[in-house]
Amino acid sequence: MRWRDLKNEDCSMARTLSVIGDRWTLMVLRDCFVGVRRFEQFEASLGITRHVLADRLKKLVDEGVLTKVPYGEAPVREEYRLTERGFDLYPVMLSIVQWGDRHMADERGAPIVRRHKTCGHVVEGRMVCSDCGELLDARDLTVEPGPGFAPQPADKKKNQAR
Amino acid sequence: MRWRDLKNEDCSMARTLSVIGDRWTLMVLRDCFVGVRRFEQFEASLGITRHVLADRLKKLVDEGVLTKVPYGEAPVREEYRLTERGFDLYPVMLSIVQWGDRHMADERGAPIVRRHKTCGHVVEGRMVCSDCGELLDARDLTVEPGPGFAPQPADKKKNQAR
DNA sequence: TAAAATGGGTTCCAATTTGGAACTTGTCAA
DNA sequence: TTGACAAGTTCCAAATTGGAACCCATTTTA
Repeated sequence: MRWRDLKNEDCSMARTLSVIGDRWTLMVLRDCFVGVRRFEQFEASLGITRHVLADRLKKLVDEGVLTKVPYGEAPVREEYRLTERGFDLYPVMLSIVQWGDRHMADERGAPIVRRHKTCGHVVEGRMVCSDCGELLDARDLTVEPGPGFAPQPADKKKNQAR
Repeated sequence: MRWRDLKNEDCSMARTLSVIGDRWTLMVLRDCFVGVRRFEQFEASLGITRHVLADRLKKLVDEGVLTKVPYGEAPVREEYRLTERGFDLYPVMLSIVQWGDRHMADERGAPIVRRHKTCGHVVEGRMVCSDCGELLDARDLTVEPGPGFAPQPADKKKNQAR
């Protein structure tokens, strides 16, 4: 199976990874969340090859995660901004960063911390249950088919290969 | 810059992606979280090439995300299990799946839903503030240097290239 | 007025990574 | 004694990435 066929799987993880699971894509999005918007800024910040950057930005625009917004006057240029769909990736970003803070930092601790304007404290994000509000533990969750569950039709696998 | 140099960046996102930001790695971990443990099961479930799978599993073991546990008697074989460090990736998995449920599902909805044993309901995970408990919004957070913040020494970039 | 800079790309080629399939190794069951 | 299993390796071709140079339409700068 080729990697890009992930988008056709009946799995939200696979489908999401077909959008953000590329080398560099999440790093581009990290930059977006700290305010980077222009091609050359991304290039300088990431040290990424220009044509790979162009490819990733285009893909994110195609997927509706970023939009191109015109700026400047005489030579009209365009910059990249998160859409609402892109903004919704924040929990993904935050949970990745927090894992790194906990497991990849040196003995001094996290290189960057986050302060919550609302309460004024340096905080972490916690995953809690939308119903009872308790801290979620993978061991307390069971999975079951949802409304979009599709028992594979006999010949579906073949069609996916397209 | 080459992609594997990400592990040397002073950024928890970059460091974490050097472990899980590979093509296929998060799909391998998805399988781990639903109980897949053996080489051939991963292969069948993912449709991934055997030597890429072997490479990813080895890397995850090297990074302490999975461990090899012996099983079986006469021909002793080994299976792969999540370590505590691996288990801590659950919020990452869940937030990725939830983005897919919201943005990549067809009109019918999520293919899979999760039920919280503790409260009995079909639930979602919500990112809330560890201090005040409010739902976290990226717009309400500011970043600042943390204890592990390192202002780049003049010649650091060169050394990183190693 | 000519030359250089700016921003956002493309194009080209070499080096790495994947994808696909076949081969290996140790042990047991038929 | 031949096959089957599980978990890998090895080999080669195809696709992706890294590095560097080139393009193009303005706008400064010399």
